[in-house]
Amino acid sequence: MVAMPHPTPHARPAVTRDDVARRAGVSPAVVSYVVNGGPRPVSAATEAKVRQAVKALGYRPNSAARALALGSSEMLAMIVPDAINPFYASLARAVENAAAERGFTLLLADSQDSLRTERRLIKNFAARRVDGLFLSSVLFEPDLMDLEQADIPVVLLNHPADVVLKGGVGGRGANAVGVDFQEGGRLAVEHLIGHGHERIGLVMGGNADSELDAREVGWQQGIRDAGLTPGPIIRVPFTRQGGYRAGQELLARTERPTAVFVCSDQQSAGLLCALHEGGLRLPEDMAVFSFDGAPESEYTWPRLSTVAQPLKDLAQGALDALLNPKPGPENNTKIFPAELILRASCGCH
Amino acid sequence: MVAMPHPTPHARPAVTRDDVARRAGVSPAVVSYVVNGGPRPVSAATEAKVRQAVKALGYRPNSAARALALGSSEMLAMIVPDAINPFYASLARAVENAAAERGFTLLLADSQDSLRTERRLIKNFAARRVDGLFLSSVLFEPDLMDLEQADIPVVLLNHPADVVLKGGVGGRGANAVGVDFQEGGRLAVEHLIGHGHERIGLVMGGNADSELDAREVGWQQGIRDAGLTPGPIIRVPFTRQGGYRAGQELLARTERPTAVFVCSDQQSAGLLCALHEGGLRLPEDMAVFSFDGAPESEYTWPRLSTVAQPLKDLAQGALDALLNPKPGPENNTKIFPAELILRASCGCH
DNA sequence: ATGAAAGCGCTAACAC
DNA sequence: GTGTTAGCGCTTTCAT
Repeated sequence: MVAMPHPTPHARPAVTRDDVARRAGVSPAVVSYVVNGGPRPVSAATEAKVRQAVKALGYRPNSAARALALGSSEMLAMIVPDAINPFYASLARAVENAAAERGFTLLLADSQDSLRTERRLIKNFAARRVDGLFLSSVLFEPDLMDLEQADIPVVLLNHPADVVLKGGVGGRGANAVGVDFQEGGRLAVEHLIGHGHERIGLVMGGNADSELDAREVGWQQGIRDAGLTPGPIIRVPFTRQGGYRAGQELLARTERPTAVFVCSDQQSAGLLCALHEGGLRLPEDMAVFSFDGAPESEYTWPRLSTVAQPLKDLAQGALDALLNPKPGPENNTKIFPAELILRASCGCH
Repeated sequence: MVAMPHPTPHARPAVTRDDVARRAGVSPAVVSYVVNGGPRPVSAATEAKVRQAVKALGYRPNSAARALALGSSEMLAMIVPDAINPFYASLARAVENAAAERGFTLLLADSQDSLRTERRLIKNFAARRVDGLFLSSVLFEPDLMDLEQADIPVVLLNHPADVVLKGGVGGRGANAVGVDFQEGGRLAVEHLIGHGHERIGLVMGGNADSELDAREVGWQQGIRDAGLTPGPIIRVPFTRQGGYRAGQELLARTERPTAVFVCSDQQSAGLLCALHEGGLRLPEDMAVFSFDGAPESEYTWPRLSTVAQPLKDLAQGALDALLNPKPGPENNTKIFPAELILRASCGCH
């Protein structure tokens, strides 16, 4: 059981709208009109008086009261599976900026790759009546019940499953915004093949029984298209730690691939470390193509070539999907193209 | 000017406490008593009826209403200067977990190293009547006016200036929690000296006119204590990019130090990249001691030796300082010791 | 153009 | 043990 917070009633009582009204010699309603710029017009003289009283008293509207009256908290929420991952942190920043432009405060939360935490956060946000939620879920089929009950719109952000992006999730089908993982994977592999590689491995997250990640499909497709046979697949968690283990496994193999496509920049960081420790020269002994385009990919050694996700587009698209949902049931998915960033780890430069 | 959000009144009206009361055949107050576990006792039979109604209707209390009645939002806020920096992301996670244990929701915001954004966020949080704020400010003297006016307690988290930590900020002196930057710097330098280095440079953030960072003081102290003369000081932003530039500067020098103390892991990442590109062998040609203990420091090449900040202690200490402030004016600062993590970049292993 | 007043959903003091 | 009710501070309709 969780201890309840100890509400500290504020000693110095806050300045309320009525105080302002009194001081300005007008009615409380007028103060609202001035502060909100509507819905009724106010004479210039009155407005000036009010503004002055506001400033003199240091009045700031109580947003709990506003939320209660309005039925809207003017807050959007976002849940990411790992806020320490610079990619998600960057994505969150992009979304926050987009939201701020529209006057919304973004509540950022970190499910820490835990289903239980994700559930707790969703319940919490539902209770707080956020106006919408961006969800990068841990799960292929996240539990959206609480949100549906509270009638809170959701946008699935960057969901790895192609299935979901194409179908929709939950009863009424959530909106989804993502990037074309499959094409991104394909392009990366195609590029590696262009460097002359014929045996290309894959470092992937999750484990075999979960649904197919589109990046894996793209990897396979790129290889098949070139008439080659797929290299080894190594499944490790989407962490630096996981990537490190993948690197060790790669080193231990007898028939080592000459290149790998790694499905996240974090894994790549760990992988590079392991490969260096194994004495490999990079990219000569092993070329690496990464995925995400997180800021950390720019200053690794060697610098990572990576499939960059267009964060701004993603953020704008997600906000748009949340605020102006398309009526049709099928139109609710947006997929943006990924873009290759060519640096040293693949053999360029 | 910022566009106002378009409040979307929810089509499906939410289930309220009165609905539950009606359904359970009790009074609204009793529903509160059950849901909140008080303040008045309720018979077991009634409680069962209420719980059932709650479940049947899918009732969740409206926290805006609760906040209004209570005068407390049960939210704490935290502002970090750069949420993409894994160190701050880790710190935020530690704080979030500590807050969740006590029943608070943490609102995490990212000032993106911008004074204007920091101000906007503070105003926003003040308006939302958060119950407290953790602030890792961009500034040496952050503007706490709005918070004082709203009577919201603040804890300065990890403020770089020793001055502030010792003195207190703002009118009534904010609480501050941090780690002993000076001693951390001294220990790092001492360790490098133990490896035989006699010419040790410093990569520091900010520029000369800002107040002295305690890490710099510690670096100097360590060098002086050993009877050596300080190596070059390079001032670049606290970013990977900045570290990269520092590395380039180091490469360009004629009398290059044999070791550097770098004041953040992010800078170290960039620095390593530049040094590799310059053809240096690490740590043989240049030893590096870093600062922060962020997760990224573990998988760089070579792995970074670093001064780790005790995140859990910091988080617990900050929460404690916020929730149970000490009465005295001088007791409001807590400083935790830093700890060395020895890996390869300093010459160990 | 301005004022009065009815909620928004909840908490908790007060009555029974 | 349970019901009644007066706010919490704001938005907005309706009257003036």
